[in-house]
Amino acid sequence: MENKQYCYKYPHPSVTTDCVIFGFDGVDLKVLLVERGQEPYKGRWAFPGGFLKPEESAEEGALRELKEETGLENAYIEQFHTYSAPDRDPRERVITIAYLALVKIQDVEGGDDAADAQWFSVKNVPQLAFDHDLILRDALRRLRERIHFHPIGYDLLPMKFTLKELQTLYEAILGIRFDRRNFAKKMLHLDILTQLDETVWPTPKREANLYSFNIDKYNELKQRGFRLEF
Amino acid sequence: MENKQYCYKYPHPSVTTDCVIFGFDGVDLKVLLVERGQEPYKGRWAFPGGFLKPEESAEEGALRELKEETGLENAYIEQFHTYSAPDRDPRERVITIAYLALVKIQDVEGGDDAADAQWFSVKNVPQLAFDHDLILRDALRRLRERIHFHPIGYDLLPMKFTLKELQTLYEAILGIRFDRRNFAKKMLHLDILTQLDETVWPTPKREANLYSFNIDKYNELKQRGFRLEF
DNA sequence: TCAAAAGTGTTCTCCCTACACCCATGG
DNA sequence: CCATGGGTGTAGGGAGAACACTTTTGA
Repeated sequence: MENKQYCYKYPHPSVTTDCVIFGFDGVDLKVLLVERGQEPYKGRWAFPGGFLKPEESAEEGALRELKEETGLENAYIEQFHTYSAPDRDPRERVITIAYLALVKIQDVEGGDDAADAQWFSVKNVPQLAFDHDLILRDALRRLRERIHFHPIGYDLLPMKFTLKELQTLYEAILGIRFDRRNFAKKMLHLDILTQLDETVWPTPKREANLYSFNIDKYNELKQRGFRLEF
Repeated sequence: MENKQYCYKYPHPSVTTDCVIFGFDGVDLKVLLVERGQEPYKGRWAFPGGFLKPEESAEEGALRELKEETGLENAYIEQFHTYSAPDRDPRERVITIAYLALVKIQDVEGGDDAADAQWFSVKNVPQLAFDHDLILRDALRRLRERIHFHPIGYDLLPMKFTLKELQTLYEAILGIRFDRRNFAKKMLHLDILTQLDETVWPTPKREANLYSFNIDKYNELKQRGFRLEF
């Protein structure tokens, strides 16, 4: 049997999905990269991704990639751009549909058996393979735009968290600092947080209230959108 | 020579670009559709689009489609989503990279020699071919989101226009009504409009000032973005 | 003289911002 | 008793929303 059995009248590009997977470790916004084991760009880091299967949509492909790399099935993903420069892959024409994913990093680290995968702080990402430097910039821009209209945090934080953790997440994503008191006021006015009875001792100095998201209000706001000034 | 000469080891999808072309006639937001001349969906209306050529990027393909359909070369285009459901085209697997374009409708009508193309008010679009109903909804949502962060109008309005025309454009896109005085204040404060010496008589009642965009400030704002509350 | 369209100004309110004070703990 | 971190309150400013008055013309 012929090795190349799928034939077309006109040239068809390969189509892949790539996943820019973001996580938050309590301090930095992180992104999951895999090291390429073969040419081209052998040894360089890149986003997890792969060819789209004939029977799956791009979103299903992205979810499949995400599961293969992190073991997670229910993470938030969002398509943000499709990259189609004819020479973006030196081997053949490859078009990639890029997704960003938000995951709870602590849910990944346990089941992470992909030895070649590693979390990098977004402030300290090496030069990437292909056009993935561009893809990362676009993913970050999309994430930062998103934060102005939609609540964020549910997909990136543990179930219970302190206001300080939430603020640190916002600061890590936007790269700016907020006034502690004004940030708390703003978040509490959004009415998507539930103050728990529990507390923790993030430092030995003083205990801090724990919060969780009021998921109904959270999703309502996520649907309807809102406007957040920063 | 073999009819199907491009062969691959794995199945490759076809990739197309579709253009959701928006225009404004002074009253309604319009979208340009073409009537399909063949099956599938013969007789239904659809967005202009076509196969991506091997040597062009998706953006180049979208610009090519736009030029073929409208004659325009310098319109604003923006990629907004890629549609990849495996069965979205009954013939074979087709992935489409969708763009929205903003054009000055009066620049098109002269050179529009595509007899099968027609402008439809977005309030009155027939059922479309393929998944183009979904694509239109997404394009409109993107356009409405965009308006909150970036100035709009330069690509859709004539060079000279009245404040009322600008307001009607915003109202047509967002589907809501504004207070005339507050809208004018807001726009003038953005500092992207230049009041011309000319006036027109849009109605026999009273003359109205003409404005044009201060394109430097306009592009600066377009680059930097801003936040517009509505 | 009245209706319609366009230009301009004022007030009120809310939210964002900047900033200060209190409390509890470990050293 | 003091430094550190966390919780809460207050005064000022700016921008949006609601709203009214004036001018000009044709009927």
